[in-house]
Amino acid sequence: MPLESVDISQTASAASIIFEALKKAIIEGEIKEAAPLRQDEIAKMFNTSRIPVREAILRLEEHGLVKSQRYKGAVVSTLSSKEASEIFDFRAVLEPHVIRAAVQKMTPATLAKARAYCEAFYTEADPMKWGDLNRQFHATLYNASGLAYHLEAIDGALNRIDRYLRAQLVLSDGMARANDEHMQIQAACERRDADRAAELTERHILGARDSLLTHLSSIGG
Amino acid sequence: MPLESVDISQTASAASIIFEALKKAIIEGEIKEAAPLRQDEIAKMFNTSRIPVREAILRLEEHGLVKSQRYKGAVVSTLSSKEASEIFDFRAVLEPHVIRAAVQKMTPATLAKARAYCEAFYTEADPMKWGDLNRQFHATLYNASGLAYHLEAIDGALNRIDRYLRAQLVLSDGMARANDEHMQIQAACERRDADRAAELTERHILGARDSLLTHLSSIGG
DNA sequence: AGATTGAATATTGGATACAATTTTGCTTAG
DNA sequence: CTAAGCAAAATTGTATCCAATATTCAATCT
Repeated sequence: MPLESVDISQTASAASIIFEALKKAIIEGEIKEAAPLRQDEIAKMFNTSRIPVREAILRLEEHGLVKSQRYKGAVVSTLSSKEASEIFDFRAVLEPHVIRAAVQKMTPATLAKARAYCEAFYTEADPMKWGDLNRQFHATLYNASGLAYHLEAIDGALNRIDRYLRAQLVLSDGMARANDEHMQIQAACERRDADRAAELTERHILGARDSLLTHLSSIGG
Repeated sequence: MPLESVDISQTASAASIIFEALKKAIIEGEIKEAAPLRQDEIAKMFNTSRIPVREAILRLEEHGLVKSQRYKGAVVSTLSSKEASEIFDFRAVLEPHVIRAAVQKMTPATLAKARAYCEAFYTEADPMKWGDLNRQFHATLYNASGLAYHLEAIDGALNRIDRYLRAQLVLSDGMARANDEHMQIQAACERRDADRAAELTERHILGARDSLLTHLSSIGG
């Protein structure tokens, strides 16, 4: 009998571990905008030298999550409301295209998984988890497209505005409206109505953008 | 009298210099697909240690230009025709959107500069320069949009398929057709016909994609 | 001959040490 | 008391060295 082929997923490099940890912390806003990233400090947190820390920070910079100046170090990137708005527009161009391509390829398993995330989003009480469930719902549908490059671009865009998305969800009726729209998108996918799914997706994104922008300007952005 | 504000562009770090050099070499195909990047070898070329080389390679990896495995090193990313096709589609979604937004904002200077690139593209005899002139023509028009995030995404996509674009231009009538289409796009922008400019841009991209794909399949891709 | 093992070599990942530059904080002249 | 200037500390960028892993290749066995 053949031996169990144990998938020894070779332990990731220290640099990768630090990169993922910092990325998560920045995306979720645990490290605030404009906060400096001190190499020594981070190295001590992970019990490593500064070398892997530097590599992690470089990778973050290529993703636009931090901005660094020679001999001055890296700070978490800030995002003006204008820049955030442009990223919403970027998504509003790409995501309808992707879901249109995805609808024909969604399997029953895809739709079941998306429905599960949709319902989890609806029933989840903890606002901290809304952001993840929201992204997982959309990603499940988009993944069916098989458009890896598009998906990566969308993911990068979402990472840049993740904290704004979370903020938007907890606004007055942000969560309720998002949930309504999710259910409509899910329904359109289930009846294989690609045009409608694309239209709803575009409105979903542009609506979130407008809701966020009016809020930001009302509080003195 | 105020001192001449000499823009002391502080000398870039070694890592940045190496990054830019490798990026250019990979994009232009000087380093071929799947070729390994040996840290020691590159370090000697630039008379540095391996540290800045590693940082440069990491940045390349974040841009998808190389793929590296732990303890095995980095190789130049390969691109299947399917992946290349997806990137053309990605551009075909974004670029029409960007030029539509740009048309209203193009100044006479913008249009003059674009026209100059367009004509230079037409008159240039050296095929090695066609790729750059092509990109500069389009970039000049797109820049007027002010959509920095979109422009960056388009630039990244172009970098991934740059060598395929060059190959497509030197195909039978690739150059002639590209030139025709450029002149039409330029004309549409000058009469501020955003819809037409967007339509032409989409066709320009999808036409190049199809031309390339039929060529690749004909030579046994 | 072909496959297998194991040492030697090559290559990458990370730690430590040093150089270049910025930032801080004290001192002092006005 | 404030501003300028300089020394000290802090911080980043790079070089050198060691550790971990992969690759090569000769020796051996079937």
